[in-house]
Amino acid sequence: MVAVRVLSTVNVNGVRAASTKGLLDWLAGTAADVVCLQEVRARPEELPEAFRATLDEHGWHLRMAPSETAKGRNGVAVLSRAEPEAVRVGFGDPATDLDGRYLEVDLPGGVTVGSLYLPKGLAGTEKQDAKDAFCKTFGDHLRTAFGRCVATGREMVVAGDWNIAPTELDLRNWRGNRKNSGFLPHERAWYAGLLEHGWADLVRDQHPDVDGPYSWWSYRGRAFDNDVGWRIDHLLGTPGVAAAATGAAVERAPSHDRRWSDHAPVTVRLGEPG
Amino acid sequence: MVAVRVLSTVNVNGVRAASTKGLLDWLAGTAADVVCLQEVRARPEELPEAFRATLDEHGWHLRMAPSETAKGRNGVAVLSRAEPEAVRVGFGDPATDLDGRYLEVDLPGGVTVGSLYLPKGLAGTEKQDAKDAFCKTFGDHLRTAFGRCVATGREMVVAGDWNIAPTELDLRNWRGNRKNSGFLPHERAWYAGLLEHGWADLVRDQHPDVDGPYSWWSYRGRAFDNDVGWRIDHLLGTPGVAAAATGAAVERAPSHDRRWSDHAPVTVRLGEPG
DNA sequence: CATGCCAAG
DNA sequence: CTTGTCATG
Repeated sequence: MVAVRVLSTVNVNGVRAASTKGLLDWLAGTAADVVCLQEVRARPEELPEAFRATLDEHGWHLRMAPSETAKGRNGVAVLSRAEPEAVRVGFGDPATDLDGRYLEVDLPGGVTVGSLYLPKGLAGTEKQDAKDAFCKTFGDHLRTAFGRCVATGREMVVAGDWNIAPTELDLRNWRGNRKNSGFLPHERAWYAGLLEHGWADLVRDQHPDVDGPYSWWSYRGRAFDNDVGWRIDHLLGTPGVAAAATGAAVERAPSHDRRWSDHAPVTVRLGEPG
Repeated sequence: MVAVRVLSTVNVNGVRAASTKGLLDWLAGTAADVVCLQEVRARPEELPEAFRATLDEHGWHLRMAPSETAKGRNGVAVLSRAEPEAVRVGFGDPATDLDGRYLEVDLPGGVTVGSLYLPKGLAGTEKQDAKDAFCKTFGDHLRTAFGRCVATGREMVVAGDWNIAPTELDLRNWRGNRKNSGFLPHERAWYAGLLEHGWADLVRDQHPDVDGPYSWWSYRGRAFDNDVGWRIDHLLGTPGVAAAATGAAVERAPSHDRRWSDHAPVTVRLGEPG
């Protein structure tokens, strides 16, 4: 039994733009108790008034970690119905803690939720090196956190845009992407290592042996219409969370068939419906 | 008698944006024989397909002088029902000829039309120096051209965004703008000198002793709704043109009450209506 | 093909 | 406040 029933994660690709296109309707209508946001791309004082109003009206608490290093970039947040008991920005990595890529909140009932925006890479460049370095230190954090959860009986979910498609099931054209960042062998191995360590991929566990469900489609071409997507938005959970999971879904067109981001919300249910 | 009957000028503030907002409807509906455009902000190959289609459908010839020095900036053009007999980019000033600020076409029937986008200044800065320098050399060109028209019997109209409000009648808050570029004493003196030389302000001649009609309103605040505008878009004509002028108007909301630029089209009629 | 930044208007 | 650029995704 976990104190949170429904968790969602979505990369909004700019909360200001998304708020004009349907994010607010989605926030008003979702049954989630916790929503992790990525690519907020705004400081607290830059949030649209209508966004703040929607949060107030629907009883959301907002905690955010904007980028302090590049304005209008990155930025993660956690919305929760319950007020967080503790908030941590970053994961103790001086190289990335101020980049708006990770935020962790402790919620009432012994659940910790992390919102992650893992760097995008470009194979063979310094950007890939930075992504790999992030994975290394973040992997250390995840292992430490996992051990602490096991020791204390706490449960934890790390949700966000991982920028990694873990297997051939997780992107439409895997053959053509074997040399592209997001599907590089060492990236998949890193992700697989997390699962071997005990973390559960809550969406894949609910949908084994099927293509997708994808959560990101390029804005270019007709990628969305043709469902040429990638499953790169993941919720990883501790064993207690995994045991409680009873459903997972991607909302391809989240708000009255309108798209308001190049990513779609990914939602996991814990416990029985109702 | 002049071979052109209706001339318009309008600063479109980006032909790509304007084409999505109502410029095309206006072009399809206008009775003008010649339209001078400023701030086209596109190279020929960047023109929207729908813009080109509208020109084709309604029998417009297009001649343009994009900026070769800063992409996405400036750019003037002339649309004419008749095919131009000659086209000249710039006015023989190496400092500005490639900036997309002046284009001159000779039309059948002995009429020359110039489309002008005079630089915007900022009082007390190098930008003002550049504007003043442009005025000096452009003034020389206008005097030379005027003399040639007188000598040959040719008529001429120079239409565009002059970025100068000539008198206290030509902007809403003239007292507060005496130290601002566009209403500086030496700019007004320069403009007055053109009229003394024989050029006619075709719009002011049709509407003497009244405030406005303004042709530009800032996008900031509620300038348009409150008609806090400037008359900075002018058509200057040779005496034969001035004698033929029978009407002038600014189309505040040019296309079904929609605005598609911060400037409005300014139109002059030569000869009797019909 | 979107985002927000920026310089420019 | 809006344009088009640019770097980024």
